[in-house]
Amino acid sequence: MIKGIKGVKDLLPEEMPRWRFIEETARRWATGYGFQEIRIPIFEITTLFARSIGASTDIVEKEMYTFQDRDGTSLTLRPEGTAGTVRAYIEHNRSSDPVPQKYFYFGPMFRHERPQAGRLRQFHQFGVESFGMADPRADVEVIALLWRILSDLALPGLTLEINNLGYTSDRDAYRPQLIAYLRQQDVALCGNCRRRIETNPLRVLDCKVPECRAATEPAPRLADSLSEKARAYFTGVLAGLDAIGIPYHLNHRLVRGLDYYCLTTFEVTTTNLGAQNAVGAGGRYDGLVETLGGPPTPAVGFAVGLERMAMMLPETALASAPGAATVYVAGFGDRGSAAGLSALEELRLVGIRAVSDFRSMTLKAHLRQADRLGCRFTLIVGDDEVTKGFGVLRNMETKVQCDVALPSLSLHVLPILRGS
RNA sequence: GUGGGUGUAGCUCAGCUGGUUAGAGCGCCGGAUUGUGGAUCCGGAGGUCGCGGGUUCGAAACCCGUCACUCACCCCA
Repeated sequence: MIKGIKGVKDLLPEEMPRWRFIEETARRWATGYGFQEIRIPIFEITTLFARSIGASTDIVEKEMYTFQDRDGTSLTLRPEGTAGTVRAYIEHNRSSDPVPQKYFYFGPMFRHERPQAGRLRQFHQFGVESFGMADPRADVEVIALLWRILSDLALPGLTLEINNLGYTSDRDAYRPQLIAYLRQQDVALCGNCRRRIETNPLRVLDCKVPECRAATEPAPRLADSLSEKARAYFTGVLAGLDAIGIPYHLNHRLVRGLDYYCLTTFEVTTTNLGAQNAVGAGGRYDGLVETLGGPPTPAVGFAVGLERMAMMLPETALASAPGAATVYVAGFGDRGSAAGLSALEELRLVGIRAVSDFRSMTLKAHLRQADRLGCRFTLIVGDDEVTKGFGVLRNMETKVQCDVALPSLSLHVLPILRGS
């Protein structure tokens, strides 16, 4: 038996109502906030991701699905959506359009990690990117959108954490202080963090190992090294969140795994997801567009994991299941089967949802199917009905039956369906 | 990449210290009702016991290997 790839899941029909509900909620809110949908490729030139996400990040170092095109070009299945969106923004000269550009997207992302609860190799994200506004209100807008979507879905146990990473120059000033401190604490840190002192010292602050947390508690704080401008910006963001009633927690340890973030970073976590507690996250990335060859363009965005939202979505949040097929056509016997097929098509042509089970040879079997499928009506067409020229339309709930002329069938069925 | 757990029917799972034809519930198909569904009763189909090797008179069970799934570390959505 050929099986699916590890960490890649099928979404079966039973799960679709929940997914549709999530997607429609996200799309509705995003549209309401003035974002426009964009669809970009799921694979790109490898260097796009290496340059934007950061060469020394885990994603680029060991999690990308990279392969060679036939001409030898290195291509990669996208591990996240921002890089491609920025590429498209630059490539189509979007910056020359007058208004701020705000996009949202849905789609699969790919990371070669060991699967576990809430973590897959192909997973799906909804994300937004807001280009062109270096104003705290743009950050607030994006965070508000994220919070409103998650709240509207009634996802339980949510916390919004937020931090200020400052400008690149702020981090450059801070990094030597932190490294100096971490070197003193060397022995108290886990092996991973000891390595990170050189590669990515800020990440040490975000380590979950208790010993590392304790060791870094007295460490110099990035907040103390921030420039006045960065502080003022962050104050503006927090004031905006306060003004529109978005609850947040400051977390000075919050460091995101992608290199392009600056100033505002945020993450929404939950207590209901097992070990993977992040539902969505994002931040400001003012330098990225320029890094990828575009004009200097401030930008801010976020992404949420659809699987993680789906896992948390309470059953009660789901609207009632979409209506089942309304008319079951029970055609049986030599002539009845043939007439049934015609009747089925005729109903469908006028927009009536109609189904049948072609295996069923007896009326009893047909009615059982109709019942199981939750059909409200069954059209009975056996040989007798064909002879008379009238089918029997049975209301499955009331058991009331009436004859309907088989020629011009839909004309007779439609009023009965409307009247029920 | 590193650990732990689990693999028996379509699904959820029994199966004792190894013992002869491997079970249940649900689901599926059919019958009771030769053209009228849901309930009930009766019957039926469906299994290389994850795979390979070993121990044994005998293995679903014990041993070794392997694969898959899963949870966790790491990291992240």
